[in-house]
Amino acid sequence: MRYSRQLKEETHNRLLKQAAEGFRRNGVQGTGIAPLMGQLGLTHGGFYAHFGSKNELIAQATGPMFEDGLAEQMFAAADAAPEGKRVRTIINHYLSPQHRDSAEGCALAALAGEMARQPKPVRRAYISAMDHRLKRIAALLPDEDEKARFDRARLLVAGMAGTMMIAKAMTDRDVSDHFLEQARAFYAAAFESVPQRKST
Amino acid sequence: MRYSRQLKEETHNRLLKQAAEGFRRNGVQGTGIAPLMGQLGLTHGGFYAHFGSKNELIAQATGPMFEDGLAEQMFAAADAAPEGKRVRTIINHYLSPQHRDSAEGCALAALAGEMARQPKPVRRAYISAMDHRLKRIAALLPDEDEKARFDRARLLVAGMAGTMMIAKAMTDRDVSDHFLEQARAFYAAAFESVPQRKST
DNA sequence: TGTACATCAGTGAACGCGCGTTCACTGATGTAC
DNA sequence: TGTACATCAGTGAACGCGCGTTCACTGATGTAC
Repeated sequence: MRYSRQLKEETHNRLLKQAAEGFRRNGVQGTGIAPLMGQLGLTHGGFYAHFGSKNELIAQATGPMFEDGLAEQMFAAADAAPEGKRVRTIINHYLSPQHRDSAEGCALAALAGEMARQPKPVRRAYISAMDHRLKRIAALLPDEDEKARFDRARLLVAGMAGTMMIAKAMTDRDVSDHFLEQARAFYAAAFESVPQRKST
Repeated sequence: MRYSRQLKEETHNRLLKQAAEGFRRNGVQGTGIAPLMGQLGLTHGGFYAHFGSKNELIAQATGPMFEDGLAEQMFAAADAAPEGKRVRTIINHYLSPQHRDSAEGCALAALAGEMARQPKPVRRAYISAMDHRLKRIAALLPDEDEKARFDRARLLVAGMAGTMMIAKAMTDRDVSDHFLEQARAFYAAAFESVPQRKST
């Protein structure tokens, strides 16, 4: 039967949100369309009223992928922190044991590896969503001009994502905790202050 | 028919090597047993004469995963470099556009994300193989004691792996090149010298 | 050294399963009159 | 405002395909005599 326009839009958005969660939790390849529709109480056939293909879903879900509860908490904490402590707040939240222990993880730590093997449109959407997220982090960095802040934010986030993936892969909790602690100290030292400019 | 002992061992090793390459190229989930056996000129049924399951193969292939041509080149170049330039040689090789453009990539950049979702025995083998690799890199670092060198090597490698994954995901070649260049400068500055000790 | 027989690496059909996608269909909603 | 009809979100069976794993089998190799 036909459903109201509003309901379709709602379904579409629920689909994007549920897909983003599934991708972060089980990877892109590990998230099937039938189970995904099932989670919304729908059957798989209806999927194609919303997306032309799974790839289209992936590309559209990249935005929601970067938006989750933990990230919002992190930004809220950073905004509430005094100016000199904001970078450290981001680092301490991101490289926390809680983040490591969450089944989802952030879109970078969960999916960056898989993204290298995705078709270009998917990768384009993913990088674009990441850039959007980077701008928020860049605003918290001490560097003088906007371009430099963005570039520094990207270095920081890329390094932290790799660190988190390895912390998640570790089987020994103590080793992983210790590793995260060292990483927090390292990234804080490297990004809390403006780097000295290189003489050419 | 039955084959000689020596042939079985050869087949076993070829299987491990081919699997390691497949995993790096297409991910663990993206590497099937039938195609893998096919690449050795064998049929899929024979697989279970060598491994009890795919998971057993993954665990056993973690060693070979970290050994590839590019890595050997990198270490050879580092060993040939003067003492003060060794860290930089590692960084410049790892974070090079060539590494980014290679379809395989290193075991960290290709598989760290997926590893977080693997069963414990697989993760244990993976981390153990990584640690083995880290020891070689640790030997090139300037820190005074062995433990500190190992920990620093792990921070460096984790950061570079995340950086490489994101460089591989990027669709704009110039942006990716620029990003890698900045990362090389950042990691060289951070790891070429002994970090100043924190006062407690 | 020669013979008889057990072993077992590799074959290829078959297992159940989940995947992404297609398609004829249903029936309430939206629209034209 | 009321009626007739087109639209289309969602259903559920079916498509071909690849997955990991099992299994009866073949026949050269290894071993016991």
